[in-house]
Amino acid sequence: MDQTRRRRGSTLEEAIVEAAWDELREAGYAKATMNNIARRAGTSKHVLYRRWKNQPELFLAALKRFAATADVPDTGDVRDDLVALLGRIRQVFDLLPGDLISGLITDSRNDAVLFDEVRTYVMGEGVHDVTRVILRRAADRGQIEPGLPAARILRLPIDLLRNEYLMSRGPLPAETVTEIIDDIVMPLLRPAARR
Amino acid sequence: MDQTRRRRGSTLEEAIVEAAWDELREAGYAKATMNNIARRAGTSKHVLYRRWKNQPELFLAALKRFAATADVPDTGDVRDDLVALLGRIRQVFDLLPGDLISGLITDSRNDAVLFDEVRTYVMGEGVHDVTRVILRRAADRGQIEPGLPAARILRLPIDLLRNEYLMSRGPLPAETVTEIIDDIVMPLLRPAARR
DNA sequence: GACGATAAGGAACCGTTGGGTCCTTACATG
DNA sequence: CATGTAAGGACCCAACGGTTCCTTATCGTC
Repeated sequence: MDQTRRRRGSTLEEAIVEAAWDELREAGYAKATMNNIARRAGTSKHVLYRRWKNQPELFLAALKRFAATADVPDTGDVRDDLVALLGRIRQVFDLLPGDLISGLITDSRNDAVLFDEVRTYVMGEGVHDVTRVILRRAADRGQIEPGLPAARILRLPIDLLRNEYLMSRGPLPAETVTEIIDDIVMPLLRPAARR
Repeated sequence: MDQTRRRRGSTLEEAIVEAAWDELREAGYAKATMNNIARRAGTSKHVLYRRWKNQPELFLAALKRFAATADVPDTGDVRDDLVALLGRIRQVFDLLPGDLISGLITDSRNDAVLFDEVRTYVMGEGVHDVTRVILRRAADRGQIEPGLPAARILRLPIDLLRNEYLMSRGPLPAETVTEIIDDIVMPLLRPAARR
C-alpha cells in the first residue's frame, strides 16, 4: 500500500489473514483465489506460500482469526443458558461464508494433520467446553442429575446446530435453536421428569 | 471400447455413470476429473456435457445410481430396527468416497436447484421414510407413544449418524450406531420410562 | 554507520482442470 | 436409401494452485 514501506512479520501476516477473510466473505470458499488474496493484501503469492503451505491452510487460519469462541452464558437456568449459547453460535454461522466449513472439511480430508486441526477447531473439544461448563453449573444447582452426562449428550446441542447449518443454505431460523434445546436436549437432561 | 460399435442413449449413459463412479471411488471427489471419466467410459467430454451441465451434476447422478436406499428392517423391536437401519447406512457410508458427500454439499451451494437435489437425496425426506415406517410400527405395537414423534426426533437417528460420518475420516466404529440409538434416540422415544 | 542475511515485492511460468468448439462419422429412423 | 441426430475425438481457452527467479527494502549485528 504505502509505496515505500515494506511490511514484515506479524504486521504483514495479519494483513494477509485479514485479506483472506475479506476475500472469503466476498467470493466464498469455492471462488476465493490466492491471487486475489495476495492482491488485496498488497503483496504476492510468494509471501502467502512462505507462511501457509496451501490454500486450505490459509483459509483455516482466517477462520480461526475471525470466528472467536463465544463466552459462557450464565442466566441461572440450564435451558436458557443452552438457548443463549446456540443463539450466539447461530449468529456466528450467519457471518461465515456459507461454504467455508464444508469446504474446509472436504479439502482437508486427504491431510490427516490439517483435518484434525479443522476438526478440533470446528467441532472439537474447545467448542464443547462451554457446554460442559453450563452443564456442570446446572448439576451443581441440582437442575439436572449430578455429574456430567454422556459425552455424546454433551456434544449434542452443538452437533445438532452445526448439522442444521451444514445441511441448509442461508441463515438458520431462530426456532431451530429452541426446537433443538426443548425437543431434544432438555428431555435428555431431565431423565425422569415432566411430560 | 468395441472399436466400431458406437453406443447411444441409455446404454452409453449407464456406461458413463459407472465410469464416473469408478473414478470417484479410485480418485475421490476432489481428484476425479471429467477427462478421466470420459476416457474410462471410452467416450469424450463432449458427450458428458451434453447430459450433465457440470461436474457436480454428474457426480450426483453417480451417487444416486450406486447408493441404493436401504429396505425397512423388521425385527419386532424398535430399538433393534433402528440399530439395523443405522448399521446398514453405516455400511453404505463405508463404500462411499470419503469426500463425496461433503464435496457435493460444498459445490452445490451456489446452485439452489442442485443443492436441493443433493439435500433431498442425501438428507431429505426419502431417507427418513424408513425411520417413519419403523416408528409407526412401533407405535402400533405400543412400544412407544402412539402417533409419530416430532419431525426433529424422527430425523434424529440418521442426522446423528451422518453428522458422525461427515466429521470423521475413515470408517465409523460399530459402537457409534448403538450409542446413538441407546443414549440418545431411545430415551426420547420412551418418554417417562426407565432410568 | 556499514554490511550481510533475510524476506518482501513482483513478474513470469507450469501443469492441470472444467468447460467449450468444431469437424468427421456412425447409426437409427422414416 | 436418405437424412437428422448424436457419438468420437482432437483441439482450444481461461483460470487457478503452486513454483521459481530476480530485484530490493529492512532488520540485526558488528
